[in-house]
Order: sequence, then C-alpha cells, then structure tokens
Amino acid sequence: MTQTISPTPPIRRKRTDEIVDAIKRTIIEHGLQPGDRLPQERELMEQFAASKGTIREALKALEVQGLIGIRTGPGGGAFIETMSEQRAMSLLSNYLFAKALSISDIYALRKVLEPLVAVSAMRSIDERGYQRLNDIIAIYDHEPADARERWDQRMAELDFHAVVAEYSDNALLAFICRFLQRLLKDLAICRDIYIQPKPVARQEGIQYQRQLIAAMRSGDAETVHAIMARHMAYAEQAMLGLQAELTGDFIHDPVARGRGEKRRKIAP
Amino acid sequence: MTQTISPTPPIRRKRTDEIVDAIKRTIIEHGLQPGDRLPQERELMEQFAASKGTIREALKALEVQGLIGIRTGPGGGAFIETMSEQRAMSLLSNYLFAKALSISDIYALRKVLEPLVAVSAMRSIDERGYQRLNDIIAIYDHEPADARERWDQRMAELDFHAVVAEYSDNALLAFICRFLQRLLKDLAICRDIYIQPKPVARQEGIQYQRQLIAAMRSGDAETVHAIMARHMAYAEQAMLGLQAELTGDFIHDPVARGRGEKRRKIAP
DNA sequence: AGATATTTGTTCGTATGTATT
DNA sequence: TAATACATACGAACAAATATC
Repeated sequence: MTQTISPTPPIRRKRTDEIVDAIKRTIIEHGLQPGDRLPQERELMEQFAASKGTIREALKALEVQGLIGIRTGPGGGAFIETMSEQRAMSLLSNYLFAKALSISDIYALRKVLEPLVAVSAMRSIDERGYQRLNDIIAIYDHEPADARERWDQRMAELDFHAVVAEYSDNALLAFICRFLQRLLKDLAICRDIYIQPKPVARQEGIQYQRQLIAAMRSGDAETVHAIMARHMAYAEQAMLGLQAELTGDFIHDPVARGRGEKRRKIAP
Repeated sequence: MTQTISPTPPIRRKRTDEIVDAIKRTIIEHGLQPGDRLPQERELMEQFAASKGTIREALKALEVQGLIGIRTGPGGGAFIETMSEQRAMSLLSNYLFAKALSISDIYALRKVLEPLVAVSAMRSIDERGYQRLNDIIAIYDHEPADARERWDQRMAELDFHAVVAEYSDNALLAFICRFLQRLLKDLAICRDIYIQPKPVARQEGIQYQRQLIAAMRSGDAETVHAIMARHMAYAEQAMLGLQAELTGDFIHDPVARGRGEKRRKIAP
C-alpha cells in the first residue's frame, strides 16, 4: 500500500495549481504586504518537493494575476505586488471581449455614474486639479489640423473624465468610470467613429465641461450632477448619430438600433 | 561586433512574455473562436525556437488570463476559451483587494445600477424567471433556525438580485451588478454583519421584492425603478446601522463614518 | 569601473500521467 | 487490453540579469 485512502481523493488536481493555491493561502495567512518577499525558487522547490519548472509555472500564474512581481539578481525573487489599474482593466477586457457590447450599453452606465463621480470629486479636487482639466480642454478647443490631431482630441475628451474620476474618494466608482472610458477608446465601432472626419460636436462638449468646472468650484453638487447628466446624454446621442451615419441606417426605433449594433466587438 | 545596433534594443523583454504576446496576436489576427485549437507544445517549440519549459510558462500565462484551456490526451492541447464570469470577478477582486472599499462605496453604485438592471430585466424576464425569484424569496421568508440558515438567507437575498441581473440585455451592467453582490458577500465587514444574530430587516426586504415583482409583471418601468431605488437605500441604511452597532459607535456624521470604515479589506 | 556572487531565465533529456482509439 | 498522442513533471546544466564589493 503506497498511499492511504483519503476521504476525497477523486479529483486529482494538477501539482502547479495546488502550489498556486498554497502560496496564495500563505500570502493571506501571513498577511503579506506589497514589497514583502516570498521564498526564492530554491526554497519553494524544497518546501513543495517540486521541480524548478513546476515552481516557475506557479509563480508565473501568480504574476499574471498581479499578485507578485519577480526580480533577478542577488536579493531577488518573488515580491508581493498590488495590481496596476492598467492590468486590472486589461484582464477585465479579456472577459468582456466576447460580450459584444454596444455604445448604448456603455452609456447606460456612464449616464448615471459620471454624474456621481463628478460630485464626489468636487469634494476633494484642488486648484491643481482644475488646472489639469483646463489643460486637457486646451487640447481640443480648436479645429484639428489633421487626422492624427483629430484622434488625439477624441482621446483627450475621454481623459478629461479620467482626471475628474482621479479625485473621487470612491475607488470602486472611479475605477469603473475609467474602465468605461477605456472601453470607449477600444470599442471597434467607436474607433470607426473617431476616425471619421466629421465635426464631433466639440463645442457642445467643451461648453458642458466649462459649466461643470464652474459648478464644481461653487460647490453646487446638484448642479454638478445635472450638468454631467446632460453632458453624457448629449454625448451618447452624438455617438449614436455618428454611428447611424456610418452604418447607413437611421435611428427610428432606439431599441431596435441598440440590438442591431450588438455584433460589434471590443478591439484588443 | 557581435550584434547590430537597432533603434530600440535597450528593453530586453523576457522570452516568455514575447511568446505570450505573439500567441495573443495570432489569436486576434486569425480570429480564433472558442473551441479552436492552438498548435501543440511540440509545434510551438519549433515555431518560436523555445524549449518546453518556456512554452509551458507562456501557455500558463494565457490560461490564467482565461484566454485558453489545456487538455491532455490524444487530440489535446491548448484551446481558445471564453473567460468565465467567476474568473473575471476573481481577477477583479485581486485588484480591489488593496483598495479598502466601504459599504457606502458599494452602495453608491448599487443605488443607481440595481434600478437600471431591474428595468432592463423587466423587458425579457419570463414566467420561469418570476418562479425562480419566488423560490429564492422562499429561502428567507421565515425566521432562521440556526446560524447556518441565517447565513444562507443573507446569501440568498443577494442571489435574488443576481437572478434579476441575469435577465438584463446589457451584459456590462449585469456583470457589474453581480460583481457588487459578490463584493458584499466577500467584504470582511459584511461577513461580520451577516454572522450577527440580529434580525436583519428581513420583512422589509421581502416587501420591496414582492412589490418589485408585481411592478415588473405590470411592465411599469418607472415604478420598478423607484421600488428598487428605495429597496437599495433601505438596505444600505440597514447595513450601516448594523455596522455601527458592531463597531460600537453611531452615525452622527455620515461622511466621517464613511471614512472611518475605509480600513476594512475584502476577504479572499 | 570592473569583477564576482546570487538569483532568475532558459534549455535539453527523460520519465510519468492521462485520455483517446 | 494495448497502443498512441498528448500534457505534466523531474533534474541537471548553462545563460542572463543585477546587486554588491
């Protein structure tokens, strides 16, 4: 008898996954903080009685999940890390890639969340923040000279809202708002729209944003909320309008339109 | 001179990461769909002139990102997969783990999103869906017999909203709502609250949910929205109240309270 | 600045496990 | 049952990166 019969042996998990889970548990149990070191490969090989390759696969898995980073050289090894916002968004995009999101899907969320994040940002934004917002507006307060500048202006318009979100004290709300902005940058149909040499209602967007800054300065939460809500509603209509021109048909039944564009996928 | 000087040679990327990106690109370029096969290890070793271990690390990275699955045996190998919702939430939790979310942070989102998702679900839910909702309510329409049942009831209350979200046609909105519910299941402070033998306003919650079902049946979007909004506002207050009892202090200044609980982390 | 020690990164060869036929 | 085809795992060696002296 080379092995005792345990109560639940049927599921033969892969060695690598066992080690990944074991390391995760030790991270939790020991309350390891960013910067703390994990044992190096050599020690892990002994600790888990596994080969170098197996340990490295496990560490790779943890690295991709954003839990650790690995450094070479003396004193090197695996270190606890906090996942970057960029990586989190990238992983989430992989999931939503297959979900065929539409412009309406995204704006359904932006219409209610951007007003919230603006109000919460109002409480902690400072003069430096207002300066940054005005600097961004300056990027698109004039006609673009070429296609490249037109594209940069579209991206900057979204960056405006990213900066607003930065000043929110609700990390979850801010993250989701910034993720929605990223989706608008990556969504295939949006890229098609941005490339078009159409005048994309620049003036109206800037007007809303200047009003927004004024309302934030005066600390008027209700007005901030209302302006951002109108801004988003207008932006959605503008996007849908441009999309309709692109695809050739026009908006008669908003619901039918919403379904019609479901096929569009997120670009990598 | 053993090496020509190229314009951008300084960043010496690791072989594994190069292979990961290369495989990602081929997936995109070839438009590979879930179920499609990638070349097997042997072929990849030749294609990238890399060893088995390096290829395996690359495949492991892709597996963790939810892009591929790997099967052994004849006809096995790496197959394109769509990431499961569970994995997506797990990866996202890793990111938010370090962000110290509060109950108020989460409910700020739920208060505006759950009403939206309920309205969109109303359009496509069927009799089977209503049946499922009623079945869930039956789990907590009575006093719990023991601690275990009390816990199950708390979880079922959240599952009610998960089922509602299932019927939404906005995959993004539905995902975020379900993720918020998962956060409430995992957040350390919430678990402390659920464990408490306090009567958690069961009756009021059920009342809202029965009203909600009735409004959905009658197709009254405005009422559905309003009921869910009130339901969420009430649920937040109930949670904050129980939290106050737990931590010993009481709510005088909501803002100060919100900040005070920022320290609580998400449990793994 | 250069040599050196330490640690990860990569390779090769081989053996074992597992699912299909 | 046996043969086959594939992933999974092991071990020893070498290559590359990096901190330290």
